[in-house]
Amino acid sequence: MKYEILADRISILDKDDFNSKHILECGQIFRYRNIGENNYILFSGDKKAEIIETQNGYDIFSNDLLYFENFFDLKTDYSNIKQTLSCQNSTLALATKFGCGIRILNQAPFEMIISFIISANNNIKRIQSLVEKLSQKCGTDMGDFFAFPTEEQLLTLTIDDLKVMGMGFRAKYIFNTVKKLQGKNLQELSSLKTNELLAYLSTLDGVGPKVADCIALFAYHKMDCFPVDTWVEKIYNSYFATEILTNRTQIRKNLVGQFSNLSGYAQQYLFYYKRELDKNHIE
DNA sequence: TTCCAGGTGCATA
DNA sequence: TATGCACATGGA
Repeated sequence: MKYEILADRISILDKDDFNSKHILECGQIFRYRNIGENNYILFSGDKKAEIIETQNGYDIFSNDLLYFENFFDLKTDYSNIKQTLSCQNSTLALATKFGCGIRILNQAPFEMIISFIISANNNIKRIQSLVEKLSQKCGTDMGDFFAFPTEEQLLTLTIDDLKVMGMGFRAKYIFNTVKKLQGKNLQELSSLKTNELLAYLSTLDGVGPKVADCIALFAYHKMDCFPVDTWVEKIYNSYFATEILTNRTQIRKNLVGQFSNLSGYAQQYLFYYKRELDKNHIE
């Protein structure tokens, strides 16, 4: 994909492998705002970027362009990935066409851990609202937005504080996990193999197999992960199953078996495809 | 009113 | 190892 880094922006010269709506609304990121048409503001940790659609692509404005070059995974060739997936499976052919501009973001590990603990048995709209509340409650005031809280900032909250915010039964998970992560270098985990990483993440309160997969995928770019939630279970049984399965461990095993090191990509194209069809009441 | 949402932890057999 | 249940909340 063609792009260049200018003084004040990254200029994306492509609309096939980069689409702001697909990237932000496919469920991998919770802090963003639509500011009209295909233009968005998004936040990661204490950083902000604006995506503005241009005639031939998009401009990404930020005061940390290198961070967002990596964040948007700009060096990866997605056209090859889509091609490979399309050839493997007819549903993927439709899904990669539908969400052609999706890219798997490289997000901040701590933010992903807390956000996906909040995601358990919750809906995306509510997750977004809770993550925003958490940032406003104890994140650093950056002037025009609030940064996602640091470990130290979250340590100041009690379980009751989190419950009042609306975290419900997840309040104690967040509290316990933040305490456990105190002083932990989360970047170091990126050197672990996928299975080792998942094993460590699963020791955190509120992190089971599905949430661990999401963290490994969206914070550590582990593409041999296939998070299986209620939507993926529906997708599997609609398009992939030879027999109906409800055991998510088994569903994951089958899907990773099929898509191997492209699992993370496949999962996200399918997730976006199915949810948008459902939203628009299309079978 | 009931069901559902990017599930997890825990008790029980 | 596998199954069943409770858990907060708000929108459809």
